[in-house]
Amino acid sequence: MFCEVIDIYDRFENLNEVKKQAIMNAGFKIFGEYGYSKASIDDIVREAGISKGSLFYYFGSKKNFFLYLYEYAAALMKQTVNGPGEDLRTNIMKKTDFFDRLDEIKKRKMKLSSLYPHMSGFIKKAPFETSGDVYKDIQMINQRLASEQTDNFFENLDLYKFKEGIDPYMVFQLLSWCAEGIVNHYQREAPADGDDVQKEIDYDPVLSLYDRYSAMLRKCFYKEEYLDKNIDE
Amino acid sequence: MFCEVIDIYDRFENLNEVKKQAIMNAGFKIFGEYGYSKASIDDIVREAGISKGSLFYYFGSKKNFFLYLYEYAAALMKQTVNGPGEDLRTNIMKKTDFFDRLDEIKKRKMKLSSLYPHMSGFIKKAPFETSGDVYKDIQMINQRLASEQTDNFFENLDLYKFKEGIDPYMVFQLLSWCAEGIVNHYQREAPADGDDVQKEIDYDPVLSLYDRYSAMLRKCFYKEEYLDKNIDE
DNA sequence: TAATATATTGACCAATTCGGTCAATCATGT
DNA sequence: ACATGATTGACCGAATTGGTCAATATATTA
Repeated sequence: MFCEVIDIYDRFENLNEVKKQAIMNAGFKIFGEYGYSKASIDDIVREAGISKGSLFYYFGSKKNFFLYLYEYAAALMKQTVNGPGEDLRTNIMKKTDFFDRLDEIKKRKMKLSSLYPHMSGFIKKAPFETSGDVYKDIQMINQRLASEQTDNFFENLDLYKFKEGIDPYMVFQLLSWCAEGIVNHYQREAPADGDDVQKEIDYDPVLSLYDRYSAMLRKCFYKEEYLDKNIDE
Repeated sequence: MFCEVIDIYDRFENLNEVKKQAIMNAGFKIFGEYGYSKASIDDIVREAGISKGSLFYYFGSKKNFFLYLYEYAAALMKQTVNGPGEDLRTNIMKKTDFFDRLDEIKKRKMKLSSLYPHMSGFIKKAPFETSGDVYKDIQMINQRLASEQTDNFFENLDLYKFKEGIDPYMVFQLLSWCAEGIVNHYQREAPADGDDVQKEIDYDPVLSLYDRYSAMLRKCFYKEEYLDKNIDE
């Protein structure tokens, strides 16, 4: 029961993946850059390379499209952190080393932002959208998302490895800002969308740069006796 | 000669400081949030608490106002980094300790962003403005600013204090992201503009939080022998 | 106080842009 | 040839745009 209620957006979801991603990325980009009220459908369809009629054919209204993107991004974000990793066995909460666990999360998020380059910008703004058109809906979604929130990062972590006087939460913050800064940096590098080929940022340099920062902090913040980990540089 | 050419904006500059700041902050906020083309004059004057006629009386056009803000912000930013400090004797380039010099710069910038909370967001976006209306002007200003650029941070710095294998440039980046993150965090805290009192963020907690991060990094990245500095926590 | 000059306002303007519609076309499989 | 659904972009009324200006409020000078 109540199963087919979800699929109001069949028309969109039956499209091929490249087209879907192009449309969603266009939405993430324009909504993320200008916010709901200032983002125009014309901008979005131009960016996505489709006609205005199509977008309304898929979603019916600007509001529906925005909310669809928000739900989608939130779900994908949650799954990225909580779900299994690439080899389907990596459960993040099984890792009890601070850096191992944090690196895994950051890397997953960074990979995600290579597939949807403007999604992180979108989900950072969307929850605070004030436009009367979507305000209440956003709040309801936020409430549901908050209630679904389960495990926190610091649960069951080997914090004794840190030197005296090092606050793990500060290290957590530092590496969060770091990951964000790196992604932003590489996204500015990527020039205008050439021709038709999706100019994807290859995230290898992104990940390895993050690794350098993470390794630097681990080396200096951990007690000597816990530095037996492989150092590949 | 050519002296009074500058003062086209007498009408604005003769206003009292509070009003000027309110108007500029409104511009920084709206332009910074939406970009030139999507920022509307109506939004700005509503935010500033003045009438639309006044703004055109001061600046003549949207374009003029935008460019005025950009020039002002760039000049203020430059002066903040290069100029003397609060006690008029602190020349940044005289400090040869990495953290001393960096902390001084970051603190100055953080204080500035308590006076103009949305200026940093504005100057981050403005140089890349693509709107045809202001594109060429922005580029010209950028060119001039680049040519005026003089001293770089790493000149004449005691980098030997760092432990082997620590890249000072990475530390520089890390603390830049850190300062930015802290300011962003405290700016979200500040709620809607209550009544008429300018809700200024008191930057003491901001600065002291930055200090904690800076101190943590210094303690772990410097060789033991250079840690004789006072540790106030 | 009266007179002059300047500051400030918001209703108003033409032009553009907005979200949304829809008849017409295209694509595909039968 | 036919039918079905996908796609388009010209088009709509409504809202918003940057900018104007006659009217009013305030400050300055006499």
